[in-house]
Amino acid sequence: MNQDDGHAPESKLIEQRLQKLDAIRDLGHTPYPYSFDVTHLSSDVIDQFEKLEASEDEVAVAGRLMVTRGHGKAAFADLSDRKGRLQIYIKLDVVGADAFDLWKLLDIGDFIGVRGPVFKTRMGQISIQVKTLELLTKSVRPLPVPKEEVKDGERIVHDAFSDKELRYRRRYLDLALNADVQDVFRKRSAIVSAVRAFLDSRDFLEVETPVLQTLYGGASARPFVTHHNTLDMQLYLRISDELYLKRLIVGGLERVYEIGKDFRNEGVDRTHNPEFSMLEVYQAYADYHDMMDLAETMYAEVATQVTGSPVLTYQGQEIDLSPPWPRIPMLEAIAQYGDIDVANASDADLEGACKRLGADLDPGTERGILINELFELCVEPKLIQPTFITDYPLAVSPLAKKHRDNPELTERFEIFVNGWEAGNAFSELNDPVDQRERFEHQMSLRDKGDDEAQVLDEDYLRAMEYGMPPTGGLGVGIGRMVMLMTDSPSIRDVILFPHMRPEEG
RNA sequence: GGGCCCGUAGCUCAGCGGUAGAGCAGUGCCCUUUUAAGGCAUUGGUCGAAGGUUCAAAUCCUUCCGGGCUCACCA
Repeated sequence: MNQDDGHAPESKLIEQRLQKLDAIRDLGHTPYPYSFDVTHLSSDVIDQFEKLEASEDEVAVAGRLMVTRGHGKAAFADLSDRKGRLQIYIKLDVVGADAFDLWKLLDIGDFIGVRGPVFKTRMGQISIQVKTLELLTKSVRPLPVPKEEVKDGERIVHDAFSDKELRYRRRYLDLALNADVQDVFRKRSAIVSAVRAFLDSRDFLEVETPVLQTLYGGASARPFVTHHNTLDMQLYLRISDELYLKRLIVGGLERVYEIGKDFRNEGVDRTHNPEFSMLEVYQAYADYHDMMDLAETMYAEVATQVTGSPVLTYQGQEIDLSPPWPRIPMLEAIAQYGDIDVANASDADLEGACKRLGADLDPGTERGILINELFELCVEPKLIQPTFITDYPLAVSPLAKKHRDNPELTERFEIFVNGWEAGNAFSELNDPVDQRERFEHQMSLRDKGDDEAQVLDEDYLRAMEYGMPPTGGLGVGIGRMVMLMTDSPSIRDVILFPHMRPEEG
């Protein structure tokens, strides 16, 4: 939709603007100059107004023309820069005839630079009295600018640019026209910076590991497959960083983390995008208890730094990230929320319970998977406040160490907030013999048709054979963290360019 | 993949059986402190696509394309 075929009405608007471009050149102006020396941002002018007015110093401000209010031989306009909006006032007497002729050829969406002293209008509006005007970029495609008014200090937007598809596809417009969208992505950046600062201050080393991998692993998911031409070989886009980061622990780096993209060839919904940012942290000589301490402290500190408080409101629901968070073993959680005594239930009982809750299971599904299924059905959606669920069944945790008190469980936890899985961690399995058995079991599942079962990685096993110290590992989805801290209902709202089907189907 | 809903001018929307309308943007004229500036005039649409029903379809039916929400699948 909205394709220009050269005859669409939009192209008439573009044609008009291209004609103005010629007219601007005829007046001797360059519509696409190279730079402009900005002395002040819009917010500087407002913050330092008293001083600037008293000194009568000229300021130079650049920005995008968002709205104009013409008055014959004068005009008001609002300029938008990265810090906000500022009114400018252009008067024929002051700018001169040449500049005013240029002004008349400008459109909403053009970038301009202005210089002049600041003043307040009769209505008390801080403005720049434009003495010189420069066109910095001519916009030839009409910008769908909404109308704004300020009433009782509140900014009211009329006819906002709200088509969700267009907002995601043309994110540049969304950013240019919807101020709160810029705020979300500034916050995302602040969150990632805060995470880095938190880990750096604890002597973790940030590293980068391969995205293109000959084998994929570290999670249960289907990968994207690609091909290397010169080597003529199949490669996968990573589904996690885990197996490479643990090789670095073998190498003695002891504390490492990576923030990067993972790719999973799965469905797309409110909390899933095919490529997404993941934080993984590995700490030698630590176990999953230590990783719980680290995770809750990190979440609370990052939230406090970015939003001012560890207590957030997400979609009307208050969420308190202050540590300590409850740590509930999975079987206890199922007893508590689902009222099912797993320890004294037969496999058939568990299968029956899952089916009653709507699960679609293959016959003969192993017990550990049934327990995990039961947990996801009856507990997960109820975990709104941050909670650690600990001690996962062995069957669903092929990279986690067996629980020190119960060999059918692992020392693994996941973080749940708002009913989502927000993190995953374990005491990392470093026994190479046990690890090989787990991989082999995964491969047998794969042979039975489970295309998400993990793949045996011989080099990873070799690394484990050389020896990895006891290690705690933690993975945290950055997108979900950002959703929570920016009160965004969809992961698409925190990804600048979320996955969309191509235009023209 | 299932269910519900949507796709009409550049943007935001109304029209829901008699062959298209508003506001904003655009264009022209007036206006040298306005702020959703204002006044007068005006351009602009094969109503997502293709079939069908009908004397007549933006409007009803079918299919397709794209999207939103939701359930399922999925970390």
